[in-house]
Amino acid sequence: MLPKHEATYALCDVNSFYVACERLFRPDLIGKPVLVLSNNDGCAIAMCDYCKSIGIKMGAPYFQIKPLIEKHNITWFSSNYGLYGNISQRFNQILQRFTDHVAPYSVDESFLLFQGFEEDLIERSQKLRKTLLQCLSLPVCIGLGPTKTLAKVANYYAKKHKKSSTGVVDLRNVHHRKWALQHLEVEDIWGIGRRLAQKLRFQGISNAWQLHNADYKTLQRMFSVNMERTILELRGQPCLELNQHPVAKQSILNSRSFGTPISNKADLKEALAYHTTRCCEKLRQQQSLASNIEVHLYTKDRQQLSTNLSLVEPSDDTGLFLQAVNQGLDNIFQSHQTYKKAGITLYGIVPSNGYQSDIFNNSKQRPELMESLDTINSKYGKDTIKFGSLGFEKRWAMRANARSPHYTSRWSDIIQIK
DNA sequence: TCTGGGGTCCTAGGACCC
DNA sequence: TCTGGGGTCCTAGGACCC
Repeated sequence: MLPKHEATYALCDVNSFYVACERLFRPDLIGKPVLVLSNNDGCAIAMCDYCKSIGIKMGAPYFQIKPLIEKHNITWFSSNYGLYGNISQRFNQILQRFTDHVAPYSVDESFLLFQGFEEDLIERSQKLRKTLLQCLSLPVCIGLGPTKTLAKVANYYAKKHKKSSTGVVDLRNVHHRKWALQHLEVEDIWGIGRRLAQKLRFQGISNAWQLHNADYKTLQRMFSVNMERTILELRGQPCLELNQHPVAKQSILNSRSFGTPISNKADLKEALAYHTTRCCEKLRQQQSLASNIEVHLYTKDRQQLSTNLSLVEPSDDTGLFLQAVNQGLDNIFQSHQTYKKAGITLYGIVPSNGYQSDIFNNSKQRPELMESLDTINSKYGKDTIKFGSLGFEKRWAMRANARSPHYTSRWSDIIQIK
């Protein structure tokens, strides 16, 4: 019997999230095979169970699986991140009805902390599943445990045995936990990737129970403090906090492969202006300023060219960054090359409130202009107002041959009922 | 021909300082 | 001519996550 007010972590994870989002507005696809491709329609990143069952692997390139897609009459989509982000927000709003402590972890999963509830937590989790299914048609699995790592383990089993587990697995009980850890391969533990798993196996540790029993001080010296934390968490000792309030990012990156490789400098300039615009939007959204910007180009023969520029003082003004980027492009552009991808990273990030601007710095910051830009674009759609250097032709744009409409973020795409 | 994009954290090693 | 030890900061690279 557990003490009634013991804190319990839950990991709530949507099954095939992108597929669920696509089906939400296409009920005709419920029960039919659906697959979602990465940016540029490059490879498979989400699929329903049927697609998995016929042997399509996560990350498989489109051209390889095309015959299977056609043979099995699979409906496929280009990724529509605007839609997925929007559904993700609604998902978290519903989670907040069930506890005050919700920490989004990624677009399709969140950690919850249950503390002080009289109600049985398995029942509470089942109610949560039912609500998500009713309100958003999102099927989820939930794992319960005394630490985040154990909640992850529980979730792994809930997903693996969707039918018999009825979507919720509880690992608060130490006996259940022992069995679960004994049957979990070491690389299936959260935080242990391929490389670490290989090294652990070399040490004779091949399942989670063996890691649970290992000497954490020794492994901390051999690997890192993260390994020590993982071991303690497997033992039920919390080392990782909930992180309810997302902290400002320390670097902001935007990059894309081109639909077709380009060698024209003007096209590169446009693409970089686009990425700069997106980065600065994210920067302002988290109320930060950045002082450094890195421009990267990737050539067709996999060379990476990059250059790093500093502003006179931290800023969030898209115009100032655009000037720096143009100079950066001049520094690294090679006219004989063909490029397949370009990107921008901002760093040297500080909070915008309380930043003391240098009164002798005469570079023009225009906070009012940026604010108006953001307000108008959030109301009327991305790039309604934009800097001229973004251009109009987008010869560099990525492939997205089967993107679903922007059902939740574009007036013209709202579903009409006749 | 065609294989994504966006992050975090940790460690080792070099530069530099006292 | 000889030359210790401790500390900080920065960066690159590796590992992980989704």
